[in-house]
Parts: sequence; structure tokens; C-alpha cells
Amino acid sequence: MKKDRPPVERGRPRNFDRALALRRAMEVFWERGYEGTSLSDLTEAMGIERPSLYAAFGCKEALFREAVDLYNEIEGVPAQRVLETAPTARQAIETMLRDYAATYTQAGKPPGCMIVLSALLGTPQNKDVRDHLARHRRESRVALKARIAHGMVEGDVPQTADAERIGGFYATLLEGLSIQARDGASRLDLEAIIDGAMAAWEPLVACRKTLPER
Amino acid sequence: MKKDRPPVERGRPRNFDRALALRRAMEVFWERGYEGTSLSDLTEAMGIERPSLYAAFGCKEALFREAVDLYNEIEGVPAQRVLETAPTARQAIETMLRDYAATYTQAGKPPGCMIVLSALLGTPQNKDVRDHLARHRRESRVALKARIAHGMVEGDVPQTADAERIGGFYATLLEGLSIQARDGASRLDLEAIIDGAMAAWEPLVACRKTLPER
DNA sequence: AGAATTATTTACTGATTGGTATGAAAAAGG
DNA sequence: CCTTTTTCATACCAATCAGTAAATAATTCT
Repeated sequence: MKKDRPPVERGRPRNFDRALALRRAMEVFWERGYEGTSLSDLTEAMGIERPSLYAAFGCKEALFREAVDLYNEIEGVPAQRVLETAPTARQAIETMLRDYAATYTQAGKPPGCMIVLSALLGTPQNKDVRDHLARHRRESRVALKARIAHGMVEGDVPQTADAERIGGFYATLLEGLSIQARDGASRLDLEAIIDGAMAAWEPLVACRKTLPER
Repeated sequence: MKKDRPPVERGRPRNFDRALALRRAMEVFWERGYEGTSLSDLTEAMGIERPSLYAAFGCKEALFREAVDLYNEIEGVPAQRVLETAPTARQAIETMLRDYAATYTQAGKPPGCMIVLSALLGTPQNKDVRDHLARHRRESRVALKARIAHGMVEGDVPQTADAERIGGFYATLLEGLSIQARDGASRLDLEAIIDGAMAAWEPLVACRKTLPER
């Protein structure tokens, strides 16, 4: 029968919003990278205590992977989807690049791509995390090249084009855009770079694939 | 009776090979990044004990900056110099890109560019280190754009070209190459991407600068 | 209502971080 | 030779790292 509970109640117990907490975690990882984010950074941003974090997400690495998945769903999938919906390979790639340029420079969110930036280098013991992101990037490159190959089947890209080279080129540029964004480039800056990259389309697809010499 | 000596001289002669130790430190930072490298990693690689490191280099950040300078001298300056020596802007940029492609994939050395990769994201307290590298990257971009503008003066690039856009494009691609290299791309892979980027040269320089609408 | 269960918080773990104090060894100077 | 100065290595520092144990508060189920 203690009716007089202390007015200063330190922790009010309530179920926290797991999805919201994950979003907050994503933003911190996106901003600081995997190794640059401490558990204290996470709990503070997520508004929960440490044991709640571990109960809900397992460990730091598992939380990061969930955050990456969420990032991919929110920022990556929409930009990737246009690879399927656009009528030509050229439109698909240009639209994808411009979509990414927009997501890389959203106000109030960290610049650049989380999957590109958040675990590039680090200690040997976090190699799994880096490999995980590298696998994501690899899938993106494969999808890009596949879209060009698809254009060759559909006829909007010459049969003689080198899908591997063209895809590698645009994938490289796309990943470079993340660094530009981190270095302060605005959306318009990125758009100008994409203008340049798209000016390359015609000579790129016109260039015949050079057969391996053997 | 104490002899008058220069005030707290920092660079006293050491028994170990300072230049060699610095090279070793550079390689570790290059491989693992600034925050991914611990003092223990450094002392082990450098073959010296911790107090010797501090006596010779000051602190971790100062050592990193010296390592960056050394990296730039060994790997960066030679590739940059061609911007001055090549007869045309196009040759300058193509040669530079291919030189970098070679340095990014040297056997026995970490792939990619230390200045691009080794401190992109991290904790707020290391912001100075990231800014230091960002300044290096900015200078590279400026030099690239200046070389194109120089070509416009010399006549090998049309007066109507947009040096800002073209330079931004090639700088972005160059930084993307570092990530490709980290993801396992070979020198030939990078060369193929550069082939694509150079195929873009003609339409790029032919594209008139779009005046700002105001 | 009261017991059982679930959440959540405080406070802690051992390991590791960047950075030093201290004392031994070696060299230099007389 | 002995003393003074310089260089190195052991051992330590407080702070922070990721991860937990134990205890307390709130909710659920009778």
C-alpha cells in the first residue's frame, strides 16, 4: 500500500518500440560506422538500456545486420526496383543513379550509403561485418550488370556491348558518389556528376566487347 | 651548471630506424584504417615499444598524419605529377587513373587508397582525422579540375566544356576505384572500368556548360 | 486480490583502449 | 674510473569497450 511513489521515478518501465529503436540504431551506424558506434551510443540513441538491447537484438553485430537490412529496405530497395520497372537499360541506370543521389543527400540523414561506407576498413575481428556489406555491394553490381545484359536481349542495348564493363563503370561511379556525399557534395553536385556519367552511355554501349586474347 | 640546451627537443636521435617504423605504421593504418588500428597493432608492426613510439611520434594521431604524408609521397605524388607532365588534359587524366589503378592493386600492399579509405566514418572525437583526409581528397579534386581548365586554355579541351563537371566525374570514379579494389577487383578489372570512363571523354568535353539559371 | 512471469534498471565483468611513470641499461663526459 | 645523461622496457593508469548477473518494477494469469 505504498501510495506515495517517489515523484522522481528514474526508469518508467514500458515496452519500447522495437522498430523505432532499430531505426535509431540504423541512423547511428549509418553516421558513425560499425566500429565507430559504441554500445553507449546505441542505447542513448535508442532510448533503452543495455540489457534491453541485448534481449531484443542479441548482440552488436546482430543489431547491425538488422540495421543494414532495414537500411536496404528503406533506402536501397526503392532505388534498385527501377532496374526492373524502367523500359530501357539506360533509363533504368540513370533513374537509379538519380534516386541514389537523392537518398545520399537527404536532409537530416547521414550523407552517402550505409552499405558502402559503414564498414570498409577495421580490425580483423570484425571481418565478418565487412564481408557482409561487401556481399551486398557485390549483389548490387551483379544486378546492374544483369540489367544491361537484359537490355541486350531486349534490344535497347547493342548485342556487341560489354555488359560487364559498363556495369562495372556505373557501379564504381555509384560507390564514388557516397564518398562525394560524405565530403559535402549537394544533390545538385551529384546530379552534375551523373550528367557526366550518362553522357558516357552512347560511346560505352557502342564500344565492342574486347575478346580475351588467348 | 646545467648546460643551455634547445627547449624540449622532440626529434632526438633514436636507435631504431624511424623511417622504417613509419613505413610499417603506414601499412597498418592503410590496411585497417585509423580507428581500426590499436597502439598494440602499431608497436607490433613497428617493432618498437610503446614509450619509444610516443617519444618519436608524439601520439597516435600525429603518427597517423605522418603516415598519411608518407603515403601521399610514395603513392599519391607520382600519380598526381602526371597532371603536370602530360601534354593534354585527356592524357593526363587517363594516365593518372591508370597509375592509381596500379597502386591500388599492388601485390603485398593493402588494396585501394589510404587517403580515401582509412578514415571515412568514425567516432565524433576523431573528426579531426577525417577532416584531414577530406582536405587531401578535396585538393585532389581541385587539381583534377584545374588540369582540365588548363586544357581549355591550352586548346586541347573545348572552351565550352564544363571543367567542374568533368573533374567531378573523374574524381568520383577515382574514389570509387578504391572501393572496387577493396572488394577484390584486380588491376585488369580497374583498367576495364577506366576504359569505360575514358570512352566518356569525347561526349563529356563536347557537352557545353549549362549556365546557372538566374 | 495475490502469485507467477516478464521487463527493465543498476551495477558489474574481464578485456582493451590510448597514454605514462618508473626504473634499468647503456652511453657520454669528466 | 664514477657520475650524468639518454634510451628503452616493464608495468601501470583511468577510461572505455562489448557483454551480463542480480535485483527491482510492472504486467499477466489466475
